[in-house]
Parts: sequence; structure tokens; C-alpha cells
Amino acid sequence: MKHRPGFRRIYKTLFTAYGPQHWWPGDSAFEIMVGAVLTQNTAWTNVEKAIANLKHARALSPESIAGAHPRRLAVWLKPSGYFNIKARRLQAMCRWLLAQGGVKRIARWPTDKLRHELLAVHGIGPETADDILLYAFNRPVFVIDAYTRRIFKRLRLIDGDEGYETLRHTFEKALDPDTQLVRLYNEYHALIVLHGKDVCRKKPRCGECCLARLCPSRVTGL
DNA sequence: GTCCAGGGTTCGT
DNA sequence: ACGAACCATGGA
Repeated sequence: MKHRPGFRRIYKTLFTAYGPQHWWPGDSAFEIMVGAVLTQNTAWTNVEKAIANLKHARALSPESIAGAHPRRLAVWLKPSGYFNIKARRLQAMCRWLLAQGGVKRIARWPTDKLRHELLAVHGIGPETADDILLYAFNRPVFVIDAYTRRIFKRLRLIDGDEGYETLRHTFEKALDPDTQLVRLYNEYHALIVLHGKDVCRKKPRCGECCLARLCPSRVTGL
């Protein structure tokens, strides 16, 4: 594949501009898994409210969620939107978790097996699986999302219409090897999301953002 | 009032 | 193998 020196440079530029983000907010691997499902197409501020509801009800555990009445679970999830769908997805994930013997058990699986099994769970697609792998289990998996496509398309480093896996491998090959891959992927994705929502949408002109000199099209927004 | 957020499933072509 | 409808709250 063609050499792409831009990927590391863009990371350094974003890191310099915004500093370390220390994702994912959450007190446990399980909480991160729950957050990954709840944040699907949803603002994180709304997800925090739903997680707070679960905590206050002492329901933030695989057993509680799996055993809860879907109706009551939906009430707790209401602030995060799609509450009926997400109630079902969380229960699917929790029942799967319990069937495997819990978080501690699957934490010892090799990354490719863990990823394959996660993708087989109802409600967990490629991005949610990779969020979980990277942020809950500290595996070196690069997360691709809509912001990643937008920003790197404008930077002319990708076409934008590649499949998820193709894009993921592009990023992973461009950034490997590294002494702390997990740390790099962790910060990179967080910085992409931060830059995407705080700059690209509000101020689409690249001349106004930290990536100005690296952006051929001069537009990083939509 | 309109737009869209840290997507995935399902069902048409 | 793609495209579109669907889900639903809250902040800008």
C-alpha cells in the first residue's frame, strides 16, 4: 500500500491542539460496554443521564439489566433515546455476558475471538464492538466513525466510501508499529470525535481550525 | 421550528 | 452487495 505519512502528523496536530482526552469515561469495563451501546447515534450528555438512572436504581450490572422488565429498563434509558431498542440491545448483551461467565472471563479471550463474538450479539455492530474492544478491554483496534470518514475524506487521505474493515485496516497499518498502540488509538479516536463536533460542524472552514495547513480542500465540515 | 448526536437492524432493490 | 426507513430524546 501507498505510504501515508499524514496519519501520524494529523494525530500530533490534534493532540497538540486539544491535549489528552483520557477516554472512555466510566468506572468499569461493564459500564463502558453499556455506554457504547447507549451512545449509538446519540449525544453523550444524554447517555450520562441514562447511566445515572441505572446507577441510582442500582441496576448497573449484567444481572440487573438482564433480569429487569423491559418496560422498566426502558424508563431508565429514556433520556438516551431509542429506549425500546436499546433496552433490548442491552439485555441481549448482558445475557450473552452472563452466558460466557462474565466480564472477567471474556477479558481473557484473544482480540480476534472477542471481536467476532461481540459482532454476533444483537445490537453490537462494527463501531460499537471496536469501542468496547479499545476502551473497555484495551485492545489495539482503531475505531472508525462518521467523523473519521468526514475529516479524512476532506484531508484527501481516504475516498470516504470504503467499507468499515478496509478503513480500519488503513488506519491500523498507517499507525503501526508503535510502542503504545492502545494509547495512540484511544487518544486518536477521542480527538477525532472532539474535533469533529467542536470544530468541523460549527466552523466548517479549515482555515479556522488546527488542521488548516493539512487540508487540501480547505473544508473539513460537511 | 429544524437539525443531529461518540449506529444498528431490517427490509427493499 | 447496497440504500433507505426506522428508532426517539435533548441541546444548539
